[in-house]
Amino acid sequence: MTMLSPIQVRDISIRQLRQNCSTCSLRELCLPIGLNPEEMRELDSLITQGRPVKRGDGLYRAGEPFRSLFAVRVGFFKSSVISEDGREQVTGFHMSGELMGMDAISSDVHTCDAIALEDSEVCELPFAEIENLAREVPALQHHLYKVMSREIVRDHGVMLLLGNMKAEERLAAFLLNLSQRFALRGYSATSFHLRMTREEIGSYLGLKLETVSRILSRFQDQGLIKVQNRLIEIINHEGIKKILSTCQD
Amino acid sequence: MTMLSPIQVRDISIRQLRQNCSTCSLRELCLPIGLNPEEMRELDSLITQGRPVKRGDGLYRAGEPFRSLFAVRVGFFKSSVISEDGREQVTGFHMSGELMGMDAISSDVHTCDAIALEDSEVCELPFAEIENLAREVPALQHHLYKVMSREIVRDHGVMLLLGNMKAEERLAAFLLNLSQRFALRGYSATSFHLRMTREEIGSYLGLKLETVSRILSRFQDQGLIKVQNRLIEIINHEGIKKILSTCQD
DNA sequence: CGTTAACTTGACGGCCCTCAAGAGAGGTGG
DNA sequence: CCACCTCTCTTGAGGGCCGTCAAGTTAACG
Repeated sequence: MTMLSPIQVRDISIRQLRQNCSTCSLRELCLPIGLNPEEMRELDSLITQGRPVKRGDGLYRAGEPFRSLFAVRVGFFKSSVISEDGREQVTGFHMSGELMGMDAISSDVHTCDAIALEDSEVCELPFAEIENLAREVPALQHHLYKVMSREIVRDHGVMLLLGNMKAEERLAAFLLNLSQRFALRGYSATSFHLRMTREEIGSYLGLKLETVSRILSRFQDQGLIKVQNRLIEIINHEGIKKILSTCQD
Repeated sequence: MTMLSPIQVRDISIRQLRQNCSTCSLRELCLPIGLNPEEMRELDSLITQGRPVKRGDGLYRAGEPFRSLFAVRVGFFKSSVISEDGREQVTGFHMSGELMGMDAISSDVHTCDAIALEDSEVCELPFAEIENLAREVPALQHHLYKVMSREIVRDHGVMLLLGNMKAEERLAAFLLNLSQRFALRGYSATSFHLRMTREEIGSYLGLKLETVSRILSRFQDQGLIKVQNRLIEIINHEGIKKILSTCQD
C-alpha cells in the first residue's frame, strides 16, 4: 500500500537546520518537541561543545565502550561494519543533523566504525544523561524512540535495495537520496560533491567499485548526469527516477 | 575488531522464556529489568490477553495506523515490505519473545506487513501506555531503547549478508541463525521445521527461490544437512560454519 | 615533480537469474 | 479414503549481469 522509497530521509527537517544552524544539532533535533526554556537550558548543559573530527579520523570504532550518541553538526561520516576477514560493509552515510551510534545501545559497545569523510564537527550526547532527561521530558523520550525507529525504516529500505534491485537501480536510488538530503540542508539538489570513494559507494550498495564507475559513466552517456571526478550534476532528474520505477517489475 | 555475526539473535534470553512460558511475552521481556511486584501489576494491566492470529493472516499491514507493538507469544511471523509494483522484500522472521512493529513508531503508520506463517498468538502492547510506564520505570525505558537498538544491529547484519556474501554463505548464515534461535527457545538446534516457503527465504536473502532450492540440495549432497520438504536436519554444524568463514576473503 | 591513491575502461568468466517442465505435498470435496 | 487441484519444490538448460583481473589515466598531496 504505502510506497517505501528505497532510501529514506532522516532525522530532522530543513527548517530546524536553517533556523538555528549556529547552535548544536541536538538542540535542533529537539526543537520539534517543544521544550520550554528551562528544559532547553537543561538540555544545553548536557551537550559538550562541538568537537572537531578530522577527515579520515574515526569518531568511534567497533568494540569501543559506548557512552554517547553523536550528532553531526557539520561534515560527513560513514558507518561501517568490518567482518572478521577485514571486508568492509558500509551501513550508512551521515550528514549534518543526523544521529550516529544508536546501534551501540543494545550492548553498550559500538558495533561499527564511524569515520569522517571530510573535516567535521559533532556534538557528543552522553546517553545516560539524555535518558534521564527524557524521563522528565516525555516529548524527548518519544522523539528518541522515533529517531531510532526511523533508522530501522531506513535500514529496511536498504535491505529492499540490496535484495531486489539491479546495479543501475541501486545507483539511481543512491543519487536521488543524496540529492534529496543535500536539498533538505539548503544545498543544491542538482549539483553536489561526493564525499566518498567509488569503493565506499560500492560497499554501501553491494557492488564493486568498477561497477559503480561503469554505471556512473553510463548515466553520463545517457545524459542523465554529469560526472567530474566526485562532482555530480543531475541533468535529468525524471530520467533517473524512471530507472527506479521501470526496471523493477 | 568485534566480529558481527551476519544475523543476530534477538530480544530475549532462553531462561526467561522457560521460566515463565505461560505468561505473556512482554512480562518476560521485562523480567530482566527487575520490576517490583507493583510495577509488574501495572505492566500486566496494560497487556491485552494473548490474541490469536491464524496462519496466513496479517497482524498489521503497511499503511495502517500505529497504536501498538506486538510481542510474539507463540508462533512464527514474517515482516515484509511491498514495493510499488508488488515485489516483496521480507525484512525479517519473528519467533516467540520477539517484538514487532518498531518501524512504525517513526511515522505512526506501519511501514511493513506482519503475517503469521503458522497459527500464532501475540500480545498487544499499546505503545503510548508503555511509554508512560517507561517514564516511571527507568529500566523499562532503557530496555525499549535496547530492543530497538538490537533491531538496528540485526539489520546491519542483514545488510552485510546482502551486500557481501555469496548465495551459499547467505544460506549457511540463515540456517545457523535459525538453529541458534530455535535452540534458545528450548527446541532442537539440529532439527527444525521451516515455517516459510523457499520464495520467502529467497526474498529475505536476496535470492530467487530456485537458487535457494538448489543450494539446499547441494548442502544435502555435501552431507551438511538433510532436507525433507520443510524439515531441516543439521548434520555437520562445523561444516556449515566453515562455509561462512572460508568463502568471504 | 614524483609518488600514491582513486578512477576508468576493456576483456573474460562465473554466479545466479530466467524460463520451463515435472514431481511432490497438502487440503478439499465427493 | 481417494481423486483432484493447487501450491510448493526440484532440477535442467541457457543467458545475462556483474565480479575479477589487468592496464592505463587522472587526481591529490607532499
